[in-house]
Amino acid sequence: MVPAQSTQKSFDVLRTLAAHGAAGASLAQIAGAVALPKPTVHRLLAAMVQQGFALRSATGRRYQLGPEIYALALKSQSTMGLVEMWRGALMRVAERTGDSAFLMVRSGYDAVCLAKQDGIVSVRTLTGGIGGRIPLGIGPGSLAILATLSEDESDTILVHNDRRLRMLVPDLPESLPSWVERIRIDGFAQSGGLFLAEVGGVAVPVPRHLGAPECAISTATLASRLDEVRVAEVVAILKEEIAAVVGKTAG
Amino acid sequence: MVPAQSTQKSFDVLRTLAAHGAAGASLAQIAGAVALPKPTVHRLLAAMVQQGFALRSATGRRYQLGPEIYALALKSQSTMGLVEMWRGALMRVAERTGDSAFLMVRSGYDAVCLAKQDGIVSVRTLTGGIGGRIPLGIGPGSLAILATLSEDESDTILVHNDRRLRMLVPDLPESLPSWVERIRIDGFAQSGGLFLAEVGGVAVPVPRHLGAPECAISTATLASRLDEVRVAEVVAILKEEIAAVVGKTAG
DNA sequence: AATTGAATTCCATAATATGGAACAGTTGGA
DNA sequence: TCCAACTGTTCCATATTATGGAATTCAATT
Repeated sequence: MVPAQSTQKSFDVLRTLAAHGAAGASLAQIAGAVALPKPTVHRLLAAMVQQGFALRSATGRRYQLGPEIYALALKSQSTMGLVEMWRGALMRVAERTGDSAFLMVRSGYDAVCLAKQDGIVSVRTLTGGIGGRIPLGIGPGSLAILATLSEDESDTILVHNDRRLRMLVPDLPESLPSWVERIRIDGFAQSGGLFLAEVGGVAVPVPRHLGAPECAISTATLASRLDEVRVAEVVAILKEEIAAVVGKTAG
Repeated sequence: MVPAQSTQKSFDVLRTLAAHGAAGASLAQIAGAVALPKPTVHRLLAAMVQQGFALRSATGRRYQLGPEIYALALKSQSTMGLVEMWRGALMRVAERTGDSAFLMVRSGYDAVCLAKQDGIVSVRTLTGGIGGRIPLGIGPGSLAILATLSEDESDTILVHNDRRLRMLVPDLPESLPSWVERIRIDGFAQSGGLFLAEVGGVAVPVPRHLGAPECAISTATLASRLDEVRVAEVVAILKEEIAAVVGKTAG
């Protein structure tokens, strides 16, 4: 049994609002996105507007995220600390590799991009920049995060995400779990060119850290730049920069 | 009847987590703060952790805000835009008055501080800096926001907040509604020295703007600096800077 | 004025949340 | 090492809340 279902529904609505950004979304769009009947979503939105978690446009026909989310985030010191902690590493990675560097962190069943630093080249990625998200299971950062989890946990997540992943990538390989296992052994993940053919990237998981959410540092660049030799180079750089940050923190 | 009650409960829990910041809060503390039995809160927290809205410490005995909140906030373009829009005005107000300047915005039944710019003096305020909040009904910024609302709406809010306000200020005057009405006429609010005797401030409401949440610009300084003449000066500066921003936007 | 599509309200029903009580796990003191 | 006190966790019969199909209202478009 899934607990707190109505809570989950509100959270889904929030994510839908976030996905629609500045343009906002209509009641019908939101209801469609979260697969719930309109009256139900209407009720949830009413409560969310009242609480400041959602805003309605003057016409009343579009909803977007309300100020409460932002206000709470300002108090989210652990996450802001994480971003702060990795900013320098991202800058150095971008500098040294010339590619874009990302801080990816697990949030529920997704990986989200908390920070990004462009290098010389900037490519359109799966995740789509700061605040972007992708189900755990596809993309190098996302796979690297799975590799930081126990086998049990990552398998559970992959099962849970199966439907969503297949929506994004129809010909998803069956062997994702063993792929993740491979990453645990190798210590890095590499994009399989499954989704965007021209774009490639690598990621290195950040060693689990007391209480902090699971995260990874990843890069994205043109696939053509990423031959075997270069992958090894970039991975080495990532490992170096991660070690520097972890060492500094652990003291 | 209040709709979506369980949703509201999760939101209350989120706010409690935010209030406890980096130190986090225990299950018992949270349950106490939201006035719900432990099993109920436990269930909500479990769901929130799973979804990334909350984090548990390694020991499992402390909860804090999860990365999801931050990730959503990164997509909260309307609010980030608001902060962006007013940053310059805050800087000029702080510069010209020497006091601290605040962007306060309505979020549900509270006023929250989205941005702050210190002047020469920095005083401890009711709200407590960026991300801080206070129930609508006390403090100049908060009162100014009420004045942007219809009389009906502000009265409803005052009734709703009555208990919370009396907790903060035992000798709350009965005449708050007429006080708000006064602010509507005068075009500014002034701290009544109700709460922190040594601290004073003024606020000017921002004219209602299509779809944007209700907000106000306020200042805080030592009460001793705030005689009648000075209040008029500061109010004039606030009105000027607000007009400049509104003109630029509407223009 | 008529038509379409969206938003909103209603309310009997179904499903979920509730929370007291019992249990388990942890901490700190003797 | 054991015990006491406290915090967190699980259980489950009950009560409360959410649900969503259908009907209605509202707004925009032709």
